[in-house]
Amino acid sequence: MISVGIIEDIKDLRDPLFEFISSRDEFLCNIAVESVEDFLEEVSKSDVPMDVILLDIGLPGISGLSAIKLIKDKLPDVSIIMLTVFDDSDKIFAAIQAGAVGYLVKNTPLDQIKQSILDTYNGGTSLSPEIARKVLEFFDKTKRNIESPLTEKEKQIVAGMVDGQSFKMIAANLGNTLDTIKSHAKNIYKKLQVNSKAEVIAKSFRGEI
Amino acid sequence: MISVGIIEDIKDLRDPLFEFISSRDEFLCNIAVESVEDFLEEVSKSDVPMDVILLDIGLPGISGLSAIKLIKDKLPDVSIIMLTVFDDSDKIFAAIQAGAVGYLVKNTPLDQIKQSILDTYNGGTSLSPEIARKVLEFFDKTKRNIESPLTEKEKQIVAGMVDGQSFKMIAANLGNTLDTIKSHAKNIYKKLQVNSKAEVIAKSFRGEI
DNA sequence: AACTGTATCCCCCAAAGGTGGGATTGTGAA
DNA sequence: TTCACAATCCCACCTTTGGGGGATACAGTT
Repeated sequence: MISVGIIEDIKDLRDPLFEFISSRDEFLCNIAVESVEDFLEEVSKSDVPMDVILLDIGLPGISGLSAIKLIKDKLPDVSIIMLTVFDDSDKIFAAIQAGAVGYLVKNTPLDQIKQSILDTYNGGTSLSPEIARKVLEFFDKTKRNIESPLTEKEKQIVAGMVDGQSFKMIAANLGNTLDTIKSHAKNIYKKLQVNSKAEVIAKSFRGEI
Repeated sequence: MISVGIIEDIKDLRDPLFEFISSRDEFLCNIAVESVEDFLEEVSKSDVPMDVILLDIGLPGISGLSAIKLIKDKLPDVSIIMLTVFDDSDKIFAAIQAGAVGYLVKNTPLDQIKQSILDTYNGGTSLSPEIARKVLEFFDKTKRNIESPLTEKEKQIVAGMVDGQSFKMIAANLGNTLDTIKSHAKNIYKKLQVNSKAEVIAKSFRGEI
């Protein structure tokens, strides 16, 4: 019997999933909650077994992405399958890196969801060709030049950010004024479509720059 | 037009493949040889284009496995698909690590081979669930769990930081005031011996938390 | 009972970061 | 030759962070 957990904020998706999984002899759905917070609370107070978790990638509050670490911290042996609305390969790849082992688009037929849970429980995983390729490219050090929209100068500044340096320090290291670095930072944010240093650092570590 | 190369020692497999690929408008089979040695010689003397290579994993002489490095050395941008007789996951995983992006069992229908070449050329890849899982386990940081000095609450706040959220957003998501989050952040910084959000994010991505 | 740590909040202030302009110079492509 | 863009700086304004206090409450340890 495979213990399955569901974390999905939309009731209209969560309930049918719960019904379906509960109705099957091979599955047991111990937990079906709307947030990561609720999930962590549930597993904390009662010592429920947990084999596979279906986790919405785009939850409000603690996002599904950051939840992976939190969950695996508590349940290191659980297999996490992400639920996504669209086939957002960047987010899915980030989830894979964080420790998820698969993903399902939300309108997947119930029968195939069943199969995915079984596959996952039996040590397999199902990835789309694009995601799998991204994962493989991560391995292939020979071809790690993802063409970045950033200029050399901008890359140097990003490197400083990733180092944990303040703009003042970066300016000093590169021999520029603070305003120059701030100006470059503005351009970097625009190019990467973010609006904080923190997001740039995160993107960089995910290999998205 | 996709340039395809074939390296396969068994004539009865190589010739039909060559026929099939040559007969298709979208493909061009420049090279169909029986050994890695022959292949390297061919590409050295003439400057043929090469997009995708079908490479037998169990060749006599230079094995397909060790050939991957040699080929990628000469043609860094080529995509290599391994041809195998059996579904030998250890060998395939080794090939993936060496830089191959996919594999095909030799009795695969020609039509599916066509599709795999197209997928591969378009930046995809097709892996079996077992292989994919093996690859994922290779970089699951959560499995090597470093004991963190942080409390549950603090970890949640770190997760928010890594998500690129401001303290204000984290406070809203966790149902606290801004000051509470700031207070926790101070403690986190003290424990981790850092003094900025940026450093916490970097540490987290390095798996140091 | 005293102590330690966690979680929750409050205040203040200074430093750092983000946003909106604007200016100049140079380079290389249309 | 325009035009775009990179790199350099400047100013002003506002928000966010970081550090320094402190308070209360509750848990578990010694």
